[in-house]
Amino acid sequence: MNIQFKKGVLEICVLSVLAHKDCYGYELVGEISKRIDISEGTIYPLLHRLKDEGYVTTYLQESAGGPSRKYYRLTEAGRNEEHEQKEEWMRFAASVNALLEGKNDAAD
Amino acid sequence: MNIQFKKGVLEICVLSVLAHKDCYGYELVGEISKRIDISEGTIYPLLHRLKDEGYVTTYLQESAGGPSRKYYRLTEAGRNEEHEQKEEWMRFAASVNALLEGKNDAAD
DNA sequence: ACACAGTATCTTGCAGTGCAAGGTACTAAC
DNA sequence: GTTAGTACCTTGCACTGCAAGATACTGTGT
Repeated sequence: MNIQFKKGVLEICVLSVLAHKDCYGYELVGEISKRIDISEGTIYPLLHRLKDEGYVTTYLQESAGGPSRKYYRLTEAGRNEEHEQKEEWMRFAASVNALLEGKNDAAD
Repeated sequence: MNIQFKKGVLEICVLSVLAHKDCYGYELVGEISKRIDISEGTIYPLLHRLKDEGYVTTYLQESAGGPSRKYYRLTEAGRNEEHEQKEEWMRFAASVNALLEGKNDAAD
């Protein structure tokens, strides 16, 4: 898969998954990997960015067969950001599709 | 507009416009800017990459009111690449949309 | 006891790409 | 001769995904 396509899109993907349920990092990789190839080295720095920006909070929870899990939960700011980025993605994807289909008129 | 969204997408946008007609760089900026904000500092290095990779050839043509224009024309390899990248984009966009809509089953 | 696989977190350094900023040069208009 | 528009190009920065590796806990097999 084209790596470049993912740039910036993974952030809204993570926000979107977290909008449905709290997740820990390892789980997020699994969820998103169903659709888009992604590695752990990408998710963890991204989650730390989101925390620094105030879009998520974290809490620890013990796990049955392994080390403790750090869950990530969207904040109010995170939900707003999720909403805005989702709309921006939709607009962007529509623009690209229009270009690829050769529609010259920017009106539609 | 989110800069990161554009990564890798501009290449297929350029290929797609060139698939419809030959263009010179300055013209491409205008065509694509109707849909997606883009600057000259992005287009020229990208066009040189495409030429290095053998996806386009160039020819000069005089202009009425200004310097000569360097037109870019897709090669056969360029047309194949355009086709493949277009399909990859479609698949990718569908995957992202499915993720954002919270569809958990990777089957669709 | 020991090795190994699976789970789970994290960091470092590299690579690709868009862009701001700047430079060059031609023509036309004022 | 100065400005605006067209047209080309380069340099260095910023952002982000990823490979690779480090750490550590649990359970299974030998």
